Amino acid sequence: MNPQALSGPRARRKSSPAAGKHAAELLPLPCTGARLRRLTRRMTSFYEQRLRAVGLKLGQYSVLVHLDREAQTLTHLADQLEMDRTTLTRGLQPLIERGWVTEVPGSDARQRCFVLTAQGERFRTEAQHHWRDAQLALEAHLGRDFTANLQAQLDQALDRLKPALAEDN
Amino acid sequence: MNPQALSGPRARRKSSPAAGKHAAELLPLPCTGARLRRLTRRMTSFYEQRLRAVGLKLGQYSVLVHLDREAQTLTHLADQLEMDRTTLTRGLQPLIERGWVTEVPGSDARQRCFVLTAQGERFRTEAQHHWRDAQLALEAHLGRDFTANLQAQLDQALDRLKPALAEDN
DNA sequence: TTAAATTATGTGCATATACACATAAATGAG
DNA sequence: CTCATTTATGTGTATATGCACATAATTTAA
Repeated sequence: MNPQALSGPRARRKSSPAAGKHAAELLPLPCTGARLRRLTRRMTSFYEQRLRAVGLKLGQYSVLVHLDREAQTLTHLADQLEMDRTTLTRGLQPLIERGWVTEVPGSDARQRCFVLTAQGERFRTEAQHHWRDAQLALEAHLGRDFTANLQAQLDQALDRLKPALAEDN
Repeated sequence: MNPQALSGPRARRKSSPAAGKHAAELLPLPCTGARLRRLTRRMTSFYEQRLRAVGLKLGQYSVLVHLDREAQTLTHLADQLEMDRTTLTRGLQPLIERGWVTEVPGSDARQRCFVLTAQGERFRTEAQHHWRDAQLALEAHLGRDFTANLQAQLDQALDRLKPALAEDN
């Protein structure tokens, strides 16, 4: 096994006689980022099993839910979704092609403004039913309280991680 | 705001007089998957700020740490990393091109077996220092206990989510 | 007003993710 | 041995992710 293997319980060097007394507090946990990514893969897969009925990826669903009949600029949407602007640029394409979203002119010629079409609005409602099934299935599977706790942890982590990126940039 | 907006506190319809008494337990939480993905984006960014010094993405680092001087097949590696086999196929390419990983012949002509090169081993050690800095910075930023708790939650979620996917497939 | 700075966006690139489909090698049944 | 099955893998396609760089429109400073 590798020293910093990412799975399994805490990897602890077998205590050598001369090992410093302060070692414990310096040893890092296993890679939090890797676990998070791993869980995200599984979780995404869980939702997408249910969203497949409406031909949506989870990311597309998220975008759809943030859209409206009110025009929103690309950057505004990206901020709401907290995703990279350029990711969203490309992510909107399939939604536009399928007729759920359309571009409308804005006051500022630089901006691209997007709205949900009437068809898109109907579709979003349908998609929400499937999302809801997925979410409830997840809560049933993990346990409602567990899920709520997990959410709370994720939210706290999001809170604490936001300033970090803003600060030292 | 959209009914199922993914951010902010629990969206609760303003209680209309005739609203059913059982509504509470049927309302799903906000989208757990979306939050997880959001946190993953930020967390990945956090690590990659530190890994940039060695030119690694977090995913590449994860792969590197699971490699060895002992040959491992693609599928075995994918299982260890719990990632899609085809994702790993492409993810190994840059590591091979940079001379950190090499393919060795296996007994079974179908298999592709991979090992860390000597150079790769040295590099992995260097990369681990940077990963360690990132991990400790994360723990310092989120709080050590908070991070440990988060890990525990993630691990539990991984545990509970694994059977689900195995079962109904 | 005009040039500089800012803002909103696009594009190229590299990677990550996973499904559907295709193929080759090994295995097992007969 | 031979054919069906299983196993290990690759490729095509679609999406997700974000950095670096480029451009156009707006705003601001002089």
